[in-house]
Amino acid sequence: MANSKFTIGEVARRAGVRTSTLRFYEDAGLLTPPERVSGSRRYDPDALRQLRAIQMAQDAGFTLSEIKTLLHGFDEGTPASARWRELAQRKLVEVEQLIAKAQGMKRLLEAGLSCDCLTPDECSLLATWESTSEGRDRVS
Amino acid sequence: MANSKFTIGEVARRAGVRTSTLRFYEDAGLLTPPERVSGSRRYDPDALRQLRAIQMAQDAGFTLSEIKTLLHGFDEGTPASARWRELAQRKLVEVEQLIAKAQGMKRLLEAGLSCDCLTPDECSLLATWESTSEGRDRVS
DNA sequence: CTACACTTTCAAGTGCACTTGAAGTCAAGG
DNA sequence: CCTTGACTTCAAGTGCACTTGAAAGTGTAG
Repeated sequence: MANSKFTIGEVARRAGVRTSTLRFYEDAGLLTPPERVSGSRRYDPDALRQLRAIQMAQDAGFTLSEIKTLLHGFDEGTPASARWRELAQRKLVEVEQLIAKAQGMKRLLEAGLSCDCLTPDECSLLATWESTSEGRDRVS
Repeated sequence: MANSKFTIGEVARRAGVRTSTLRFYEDAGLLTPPERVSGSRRYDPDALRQLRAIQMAQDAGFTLSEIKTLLHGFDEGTPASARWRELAQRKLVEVEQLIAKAQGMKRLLEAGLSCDCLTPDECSLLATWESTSEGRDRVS
């Protein structure tokens, strides 16, 4: 029954991360510092949910510092939900650009695979690419 | 008419990169060291095409060291085209995974934007995400 | 008692793709 | 002659997300 608290190792195992990652997240202010039992961290199940939220946000493309802002960036006047929507909107645009770029990569690779002339530098791909992609800008 | 050679600054401007990037690429073995005129680099137009090839490969998702391998990884027994195809095949898989992941991010963000409960930690999104995404593995 | 697994801290290292800074060289223009 | 601007080298710094290592402490089993 019990209140079931976990050691850092257990949390790490359950979440599929390393213990060092958990300490790192704590230092970074992403994870609320857990209770201590003679020095050692004792996490309660909430920490697991907290961690999953972080992972979800990461999967959604947020950086750790953005996630930190999302988690407790209240103290800045704007309500949390407004911050979240704003960040999410910007991320959505970025993600859409990423998808477009990745699809470009895919086309390029497929084209390259059905062509033998990449090595000699002189290839129709270069022309194609120059006309479509044009500008220099790294997305991810 | 002339043979039109460019200084590092001109090449940088034309290619939309910094001069430091060009020196970095040269050090990294991606760009063949150009002619020198009293110390200064003089690039011929080929360098520009070489650079565009690098940029294209980067756009296709290759890392600089992979590009280096592609450019002159001949000296290893396997013919260049075989190496290229092998790398391209692997990259294609990676790119497809990236697209899938990015589309996941997009869905997640869109879901988040049409929902008010992310901040309170308790959100249906968490459940949805857990069932769909499941495992922990960073793609890009 | 001792071995062992697990924990703690803090500093430094990793990989990628560059960027920045310091200190110096060189040709052209006023 | 002197400044200006573009060039040179080399070392170190940046940002992200962690990881690794050293040295020490804790708790349980045999």
